[in-house]
Amino acid sequence: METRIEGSNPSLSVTRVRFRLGGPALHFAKTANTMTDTLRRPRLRFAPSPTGYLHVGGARTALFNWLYAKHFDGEFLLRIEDTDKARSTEESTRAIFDGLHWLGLDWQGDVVYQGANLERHQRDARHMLESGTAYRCFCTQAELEQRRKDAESRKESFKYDRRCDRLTNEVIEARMTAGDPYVIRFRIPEGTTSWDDLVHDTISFPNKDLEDFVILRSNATPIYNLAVVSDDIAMGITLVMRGDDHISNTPKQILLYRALDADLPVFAHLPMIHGMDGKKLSKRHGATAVGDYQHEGLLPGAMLNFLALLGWSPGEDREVMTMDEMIELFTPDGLQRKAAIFDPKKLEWMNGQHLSRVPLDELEPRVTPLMISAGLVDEKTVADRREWYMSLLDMLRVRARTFDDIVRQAGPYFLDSIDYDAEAVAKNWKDRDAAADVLAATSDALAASSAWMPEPLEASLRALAESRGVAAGKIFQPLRLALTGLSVSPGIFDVLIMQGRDLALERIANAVTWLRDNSHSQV
RNA sequence: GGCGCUAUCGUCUAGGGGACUAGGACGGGGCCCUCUCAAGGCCCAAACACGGGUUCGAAUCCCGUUAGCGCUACCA
Repeated sequence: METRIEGSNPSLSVTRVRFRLGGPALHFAKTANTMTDTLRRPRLRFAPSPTGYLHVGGARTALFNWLYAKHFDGEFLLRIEDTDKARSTEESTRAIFDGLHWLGLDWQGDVVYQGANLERHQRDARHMLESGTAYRCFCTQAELEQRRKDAESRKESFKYDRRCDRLTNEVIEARMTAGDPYVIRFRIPEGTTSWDDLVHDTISFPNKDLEDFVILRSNATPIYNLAVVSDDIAMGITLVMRGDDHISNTPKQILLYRALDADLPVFAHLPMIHGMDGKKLSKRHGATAVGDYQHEGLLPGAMLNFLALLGWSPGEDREVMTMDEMIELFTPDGLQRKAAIFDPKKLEWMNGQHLSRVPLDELEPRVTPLMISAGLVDEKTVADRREWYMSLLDMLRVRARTFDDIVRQAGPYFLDSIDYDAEAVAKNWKDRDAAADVLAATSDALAASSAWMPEPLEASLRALAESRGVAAGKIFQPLRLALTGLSVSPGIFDVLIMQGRDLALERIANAVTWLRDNSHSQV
């Protein structure tokens, strides 16, 4: 970006012709043929380049392609664009698979590796050479660079001047025999290139603003636009849905489709996702890799739901949705043109929503590994006390926004001993002797309760509070601290029940001992 | 620089000429519930970028300006 050369290239102009046609049905009528075909059996693909992690923006693009395919009963394919060998890595490819798997964005058929299609790319380039829609260019990169600089110094914009298109056959033959390196350039025809974008309506580019771009490098490898078009044709892609940073590539690609005598797909250009400062989402905005969220313990359904709402709206103020609901509701009408800003706060809220709604059976297998690695449980405990364990999760998830919150809150129900939070002690056990006294009385009341059930336990404690002439909270808060070591927890009787009589009474006894031992070190 | 895309509360958005004193959600503030914290319920603050048109009437249509972003390679 910093190395951008001012005025170094031809400008591409887009003239947007807006026309809107009533509701959804008519919306598709404007390009009847391609559109109805697309609606019938759309074939879409997600085509990331393996040069980093699966980015949330990429995940959103994949999601929209996937949703579209599902909604319209089509196919969703995956292609890894690994033609840039210098930047592509296997780890990145791995990360893309992992991210997609985690999100549940499954694709059909085998993964297509673009690098494996080299021969076809070359064949297509050669075909264009033979049909006269492309030509050999012997200009070197250094020469081109020089001309660009010259143009810049004259404050002119640079566009390749087609000088090699005027070479005679004799010269071409001679230079080839001499072994001079050359690239293949596509010859931009006269006219205007336009298409009906699924999200932007009609976009059209005067061809004069396009440059005779390179399609095959001097080392005979394809340039992005050729590789994409060649592969999309070969894969039978009928709807190309991608980021709107590709809008300016689209006219070139359309010209390539024509030169290769192939049917055009429908194009849909999705808005970008930016960080809170309005700039392109990057590392400094915090977690941007899908894997980061996976490891933070987010629910994939929440991530997907949140991402879906960035650039798409189902209408009717719908927000929290399951995958099936999103598939049902997903149509291009709700697609947005404006770039969206990634708000981590809302993601967190969304996760909390999903956390309290997903079936427990779905939640449990995701949380348990974290519980185990936190040293709280082992698989045997989970299996032996499954019913108890599930209701504990159910109790904790209400006030959690992430899995980590659940794990953090789960300690008091498993650990042998607990630490007392200093702030909570200062607040609820301010007077140590009095606290010890209250807890001892509380313990007796609890122990004497007719049954270890919420109602009788509550009755006992409220009676205790009344007999001592204090508010119930004056009993509950010190007890909460004794039981959990914290000043916040689920309802105190739920805690009592989940811990069970023995553990609860032991906790209280430990607290009394602690208070007596520490009675001199008062605040 | 050139070309393009975009423009409704801080953020995600509803809105398709009169139903707009512009609706919902996140975040913020307040209240209720209440044993704490969440969750939940209720309430408040908060936006049509600006300027011209078209029209009886414009957030909605057109033009311009401004701003943000994108592209501008033998990267993808």
